[in-house]
Amino acid sequence: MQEHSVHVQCSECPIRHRAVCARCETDELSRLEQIKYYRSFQAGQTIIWSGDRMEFVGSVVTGIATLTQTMEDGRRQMVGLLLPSDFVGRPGRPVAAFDVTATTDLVMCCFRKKPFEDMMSATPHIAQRLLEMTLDELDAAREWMLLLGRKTAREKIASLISIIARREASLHMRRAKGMLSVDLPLTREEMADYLGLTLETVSRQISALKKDGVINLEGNRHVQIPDIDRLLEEAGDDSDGGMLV
Amino acid sequence: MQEHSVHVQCSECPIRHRAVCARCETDELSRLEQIKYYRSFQAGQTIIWSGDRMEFVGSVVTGIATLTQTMEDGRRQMVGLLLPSDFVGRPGRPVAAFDVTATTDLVMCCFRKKPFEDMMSATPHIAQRLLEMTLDELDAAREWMLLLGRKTAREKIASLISIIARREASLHMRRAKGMLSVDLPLTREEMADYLGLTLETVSRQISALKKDGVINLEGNRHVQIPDIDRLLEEAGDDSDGGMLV
DNA sequence: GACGCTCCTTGACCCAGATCAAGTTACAGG
DNA sequence: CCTGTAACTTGATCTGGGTCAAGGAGCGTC
Repeated sequence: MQEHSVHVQCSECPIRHRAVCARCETDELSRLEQIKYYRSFQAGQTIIWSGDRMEFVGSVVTGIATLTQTMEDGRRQMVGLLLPSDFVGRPGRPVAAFDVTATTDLVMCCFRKKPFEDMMSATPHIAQRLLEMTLDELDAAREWMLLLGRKTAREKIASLISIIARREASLHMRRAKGMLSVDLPLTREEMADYLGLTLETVSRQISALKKDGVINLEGNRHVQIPDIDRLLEEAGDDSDGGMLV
Repeated sequence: MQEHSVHVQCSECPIRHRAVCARCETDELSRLEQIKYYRSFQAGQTIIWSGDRMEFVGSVVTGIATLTQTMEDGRRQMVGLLLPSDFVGRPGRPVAAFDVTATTDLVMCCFRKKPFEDMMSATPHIAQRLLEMTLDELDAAREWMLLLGRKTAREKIASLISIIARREASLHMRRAKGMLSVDLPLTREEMADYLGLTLETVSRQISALKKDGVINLEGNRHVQIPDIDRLLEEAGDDSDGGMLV
């Protein structure tokens, strides 16, 4: 269960996405093919409300979704960012624990929960693969706890940008004239909700990082990173390890 | 895989602890018995350092352990609190992601990693049970992210006390003259590290909650809760749901 | 090209919680 | 019983980031 690929190529998905261990092969894949279907969501649309019955699991194919919690008085905290290939849903859980919202137009590849769970019982590798993915998410959540509890606003912004850069880089290595560049997929307010800040502070810290030459801005959303090590240093991460997300 | 008990009774453990699905019964249990062993740790002793090779998994039998991260400049954030019955370790991961420290004298029931993983492969229910537990931990971590990112110091303290009360209550329902009472298993500094505060702020907020009659203090560590609903209200939790940990 | 959006920036001021600095318990060991 | 030390409390002051407020920039629509 170690080094083989963990991505499956859906017959229709434009990208490979990880949902099932690839070693379990054709038989399993064909069964998955039979029960899968696609759903599209518009930017801003809520996919599931916290507490709602959730009758499917799936993974993001294109677009960005977020996991958020809201207190009665409106304070919001984003607790997860779902990029293409990320899995959504909790096998064995009837209801959703958090709001899931599409922040861009979004396509998901879904499996009805019951058949997926049946297949999970029949195919041990799936549970093991899901366990592995859930452990990754747990590590990421715990890294985020350090950020939320102990980092300064500037470090939080630098961390967010470097994490998005890392995720983007792993998908489609993109460099312009030797400079790493990233599109921020979130508004300032969404970044604030992710980082436990206000949107004004996010804006101010981004301006400060720009003034100090740590990043370049091209429009509001497009960031160039002249020196990734400098950015990581600003993020306060020890060495270059950690920070999975 | 749904409603059956998920606790196993070790032959020596004073309490039942959850590590394996009980439905998988005698055969599996006896195999587990063969590979399990016990380890004791003194209060303050570090069980594993982040990045260390980790050659066992296990669960807490008695005592309290914590999961923490530290930045180079010494800022610390606790990312998990391990009470009796909690599982430690990541099947499939060679190294520990966080420091694990015994905050009280501690006994753990351990399994060497290799045989445990072998058994996991051979017994599908184990992976499913671990997945379930990991999903619980992930939900708890995400609840904690809301606390760290958005709650006030007073709400954080109230949340921590109510969570510890809930955990204690589920183990050994303890009430003195109709009043719920809890021992805080952590120093003020450890609470601060858990809540993303300083120890001074923790102390001040505990004093404030006492002055306002939300809690009573008997010594430094023993807390009485005259009105659990009042406490939950102070914690800012919607209704009485959520907050697993 | 002017309107009406939503998103973003910047300034002025304020306050919750951090920091610095004394004390005060609580309790273990001699 | 005294003494030392770790844990805790409380006060005084400072400050990072929140709050309130006023624009600006980009962009789709008529």
